[in-house]
Amino acid sequence: MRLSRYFLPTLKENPAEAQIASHRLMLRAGMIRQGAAGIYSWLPLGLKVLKHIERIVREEQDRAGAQELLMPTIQSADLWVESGRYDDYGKEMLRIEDRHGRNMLYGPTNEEMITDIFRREVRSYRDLPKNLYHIQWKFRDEIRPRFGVMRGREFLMKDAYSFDLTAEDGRKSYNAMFVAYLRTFARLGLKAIPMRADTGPIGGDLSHEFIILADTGESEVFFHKDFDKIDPLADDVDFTGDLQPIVDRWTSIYAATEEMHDAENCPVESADLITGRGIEVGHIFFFGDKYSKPMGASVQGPEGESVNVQMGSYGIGVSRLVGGIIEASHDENGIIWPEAVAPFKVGLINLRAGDDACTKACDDLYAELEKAGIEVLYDDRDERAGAKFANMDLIGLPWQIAIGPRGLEKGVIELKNRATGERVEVSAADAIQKLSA
RNA sequence: CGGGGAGUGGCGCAGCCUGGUAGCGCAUCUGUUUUGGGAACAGAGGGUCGCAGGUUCGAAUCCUGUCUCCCCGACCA
Repeated sequence: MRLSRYFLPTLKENPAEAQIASHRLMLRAGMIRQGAAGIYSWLPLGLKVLKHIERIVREEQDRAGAQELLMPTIQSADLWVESGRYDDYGKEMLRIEDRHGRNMLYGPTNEEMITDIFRREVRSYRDLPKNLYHIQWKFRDEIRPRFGVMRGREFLMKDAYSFDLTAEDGRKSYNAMFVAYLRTFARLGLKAIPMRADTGPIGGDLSHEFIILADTGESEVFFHKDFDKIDPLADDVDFTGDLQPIVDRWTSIYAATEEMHDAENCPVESADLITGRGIEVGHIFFFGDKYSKPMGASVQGPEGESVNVQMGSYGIGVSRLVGGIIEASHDENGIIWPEAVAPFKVGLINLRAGDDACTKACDDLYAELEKAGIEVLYDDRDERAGAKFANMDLIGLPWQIAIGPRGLEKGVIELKNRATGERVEVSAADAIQKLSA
């Protein structure tokens, strides 16, 4: 993509309304613009990142055996009356009335709707287990939205729902999501730690929060240093096999949020305890028949008896992750994207747009990079070098290539790593080879 | 919802106390000189001063109401 044609409205100064790093940087890098409190438009650069995260989340859900569907954003109030949550949910739920006076709502979550879909179609235990998910916009009318997309009112969430005949089987479904989450966050370039969680309004007796570490995170977390020793991506996971050992390995290491941590009775020696800050990006629950019972979601068991299915639900804050990743990965100059989610892999800078030889060298390399399937943002604008460098640092592409007359005389271009700041002079061919690896 | 703060060209702000018809920096457009880490000079365009009432000869400025946004607290992917 040529920057001269791209819609990328970057800001040199910090907008007054943004306080935290991710919010400031997302506005400055031209990723989002605010529509109303907690509601944002996603501009091209921001949308690209959102889609990349979505893709990784989807791939890991599919790998773990979940199946994607898509439910609407607007729901009928009827189902919520049935589950008893229409009154319980309170003002956080955005209630709407249609032209016929029917009570509707903008879905804050989808337990009721998925349970309804399930109960209409599934009759036999032979159809179990099932795990259905979608990636859809939600709305929760937060009392106080803040921190940009980290706590917006409208947000993109992946929510999966598992259905099993027995609690024991439900535990297996839970484990599959547990492991899928570990893999997902690791692929996003994040260090995520599962922590036993309060089950909150969704209810149930088994629940974990997945917290990513970021210095600017909103809550304090405590965990054993042994988490550094395990890599979720080290082994290939067989999701059809027994995942309990993997789950046990992770849950046996101490980790607690501020609320759950008791400094007096902490089982970890202080030398081994790491204190950090974190952001919740995922939450999984097993809640048995909490919804299947009141809503009559049952199947016929092997003995011909009617059994309420055992359910779990599993959320990942997809849009929140965009902010979360930035919180975990930025410096004073801007964003530092992990390669897996970067909007472009490399930024190509023409240091002297008015120079024919320089422009030709840039155009050629741009064409070759595109041909090699490498996503490149080519700054072909007639701007000064300094402005281009600053802009590239701000939007945080993992690699930068700078081409100028000075280097061309020597037959070299400059390749810079955004994360380390390391700069090397290489030939154009070497740069392509390095970026293709 | 309780407490605090702010709405003035696209962005960041000054002006308000002490009313006299709006200014600075950045950005934008034109031209010239420049060109390897947010250039210089010259010129230009762009503002219902959040909105609605009121006071006044006259309101960005004073009064009343209202809307919106931000920050702190309780809640959440």
